[in-house]
Amino acid sequence: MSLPHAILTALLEKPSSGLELTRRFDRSIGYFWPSTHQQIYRELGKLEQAGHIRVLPAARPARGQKKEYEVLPAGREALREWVALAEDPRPVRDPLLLRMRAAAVVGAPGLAGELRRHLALHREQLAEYLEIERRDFPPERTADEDRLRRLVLRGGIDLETFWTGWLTRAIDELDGPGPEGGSPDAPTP
Amino acid sequence: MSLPHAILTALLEKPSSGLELTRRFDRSIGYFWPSTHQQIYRELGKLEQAGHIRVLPAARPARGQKKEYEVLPAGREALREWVALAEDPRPVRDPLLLRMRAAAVVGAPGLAGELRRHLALHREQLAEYLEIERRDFPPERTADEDRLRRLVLRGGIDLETFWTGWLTRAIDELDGPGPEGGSPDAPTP
DNA sequence: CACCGTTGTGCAACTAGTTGCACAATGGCG
DNA sequence: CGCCATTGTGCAACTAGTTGCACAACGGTG
Repeated sequence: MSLPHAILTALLEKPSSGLELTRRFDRSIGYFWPSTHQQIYRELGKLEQAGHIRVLPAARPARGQKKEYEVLPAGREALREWVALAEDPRPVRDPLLLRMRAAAVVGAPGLAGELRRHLALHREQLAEYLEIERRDFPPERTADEDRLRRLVLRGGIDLETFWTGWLTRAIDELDGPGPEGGSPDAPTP
Repeated sequence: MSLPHAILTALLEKPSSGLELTRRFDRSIGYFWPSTHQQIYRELGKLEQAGHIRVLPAARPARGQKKEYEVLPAGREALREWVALAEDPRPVRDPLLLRMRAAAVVGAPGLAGELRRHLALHREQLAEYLEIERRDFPPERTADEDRLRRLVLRGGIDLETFWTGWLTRAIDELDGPGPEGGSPDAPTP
């Protein structure tokens, strides 16, 4: 039940059309709740149906024609209620860790390479977050409502820092001592 | 496409029935790929259909009667192929970060409490992982095939360490300086 | 003007995970 | 013996996310 609330948040920050929303997702909310345009359009329909948002009167409704949405009081209220809810962290679900577990059983040629590839990706993401921090949250100003947004960004940064750290250590250990990849099926000759 | 491979891995470690598998998931593979018994039974059916696993002859097939599965060579091969695949990390999808973002817009009464609740949960999980490390991976022995399993566990530990660290700092900042919760709708009087 | 790339909206089918429930076999207990 | 908790298997319906595609409007270019 997160996507509709992600959309409400984005629309409250700025009324937008479906495509604008999609683009903005790609470089803000989408970092921790990614979504395709198809999904967004579908959800916009449902939100309008539910009376949580409406099309801005300025825009005329025609296929292939821009439709700007804005949040209605009911939508704001729904979002507020959702924020107040207690919700447990969703369980981790990570294929890479799973594959390492499988590699322990059936052998792991090339696993170190895959880890390096992931490391590069996470480093990239980390750099992107740091750039955003530099640009949007310079050390001096700590405007009050920005504090939460800043914390969220910090979360992203810390998360990528965890990954780069762990991957680095894992790679070190894998192609450092002993047989490469730890494969029981292909021990070092 | 991860669940079937998670199951193959578990079955290679030890042939099991559906329910045994479910239980073992809860305290090993399930930490990073949780799954319900319904899902597991369904997947076991598909894997058998595909010729990747089979029912051990010892067990007789009757409703309400235990069925032990073992992995066939084809299944082992399929798992090996999957391990060798390159697969990008799946995008983060975290409702808590999303809610903080929403809180920046509609106000956040009680958010700090929710963060504390999450902190407690993550501390618990961390303790569980550390206990497993203490029990299964004492510092001296580093048996070769265990290296990967140990790294995976390390991943879990580091991940929970990230969460507890970030949450602690977030809580500090939230109810430390300035108005509580950073709510724009309910500024401190 | 005809073509084509871009912007914009959207449907349909599929995949994977969740929730709720049904029901058979077994073994212990009153 | 009849009841019931436990172990064990499984179906059905639902929810959310993914993939593939269709098609309208607009603006520029040959």
